[in-house]
Amino acid sequence: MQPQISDQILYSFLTGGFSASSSTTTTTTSPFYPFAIEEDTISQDRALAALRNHKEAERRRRERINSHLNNLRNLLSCKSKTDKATLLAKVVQRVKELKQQTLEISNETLPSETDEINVEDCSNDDGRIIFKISFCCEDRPELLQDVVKILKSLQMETVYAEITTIGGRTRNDLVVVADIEQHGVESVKYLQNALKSLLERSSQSVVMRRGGGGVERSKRRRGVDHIIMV
Amino acid sequence: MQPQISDQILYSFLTGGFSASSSTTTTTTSPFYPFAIEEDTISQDRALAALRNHKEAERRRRERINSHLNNLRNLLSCKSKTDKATLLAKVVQRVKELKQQTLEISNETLPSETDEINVEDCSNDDGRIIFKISFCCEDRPELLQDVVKILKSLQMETVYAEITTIGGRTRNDLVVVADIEQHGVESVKYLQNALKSLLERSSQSVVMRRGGGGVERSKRRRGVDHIIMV
DNA sequence: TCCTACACGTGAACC
DNA sequence: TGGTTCACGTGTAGG
Repeated sequence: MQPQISDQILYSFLTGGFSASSSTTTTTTSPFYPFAIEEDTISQDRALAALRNHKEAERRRRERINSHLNNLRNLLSCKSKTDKATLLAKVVQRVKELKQQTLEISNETLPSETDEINVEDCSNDDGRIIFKISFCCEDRPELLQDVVKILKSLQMETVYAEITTIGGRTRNDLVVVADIEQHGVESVKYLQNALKSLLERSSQSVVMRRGGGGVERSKRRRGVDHIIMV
Repeated sequence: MQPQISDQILYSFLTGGFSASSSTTTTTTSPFYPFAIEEDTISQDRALAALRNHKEAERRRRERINSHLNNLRNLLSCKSKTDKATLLAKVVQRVKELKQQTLEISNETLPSETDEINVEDCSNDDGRIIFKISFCCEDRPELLQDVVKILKSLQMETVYAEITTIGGRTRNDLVVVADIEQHGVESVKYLQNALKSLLERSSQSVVMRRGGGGVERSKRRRGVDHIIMV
């Protein structure tokens, strides 16, 4: 049932016993012993040395691991008393959070591959209508002016705008406000339709540019432009 | 030097030996033994049970820790072979990176408490001057219009703008371009001076508002506005 | 007294 | 073979 115990005892007698009489003395006091015994002491000596190496290597390994754990304790500003399992659980949670965070930042700021329009009514009841507009499309120089024209024609004021352009595509997040007297529930539809035609114009201009036309603007299509305006 | 070895042997004989004859049988076969011996077997029984509990608790603890480590392996998409120390080192590095990242995001997007202006010449040699403008100041409704006026008067075009407003303070990051023919090295100075007077106007308007004047705009001072425009 | 968490030394498996 | 990593059971300290 527990065979390792007897082995362990035997082993302890063998190594532990000889360890008590010090491995350095065995070789110096052994010349008068028969050859077989001397060989034994030598092999035991080696085994003992191996065991000592093993022991110390294992200690170093533990130290390495624990030092990393302490680093994590500091990074998460945990008390030094928090036990390993709980600490690691917190680390797992933290890494998940941070990964999620950066993922969200990417999703919320980078243009999507497909054209998209989203208009959300975020009005509160203070007499103003608030729309959060978000759309992704091919970039073109006149895009912003066209957006401004649309909003002006609808008598909407931009209070926040975030525009990110990368690889020829652009993402625009706008917050616009309007007086409630000049707008009804149908304003969202107007806005969406206007933006839809805007995006179609962008697509067409891309087709034209890629078909054969000018190569100008190619410089602006490198890297990331990220612009915020009120 | 190694006192624990002899103890260990003794302990192994005591617990291991009796464990071989099964703890369940000792109580049933012991009624004919003297009282003292029976008490011994009972206490040994208990010690044995304690040892078993201890052993299993330790196993559960190891499982808990290792399960968290495996979670981390998956989160960092490490191979299952990566050893604990290396894995933890990578975790430490990753957490540091992510912390740094979020810190930078905060520093680069949130308005500072003090008014600041920074104009950086990022021109490349393609016939256009490029300025990266960044300034933090008190927010006011006309601020953007004033900025636009300044840039227009200097015949500069905004190609990127990122504006974040929180707690009544605003941070503006702009990238503006201008033709090299219309501008010399002194343009930076013009720009800086114009922005400086802009910020002074913002400060004055705040003093006025806070002194006694209108309470309007108080709603806009809650939460975060983050706007990007091209 | 029991429970919990840790460090330790050791056997085993893998290069 | 030696070096390295892991799991295991145990001793031990603190609650």
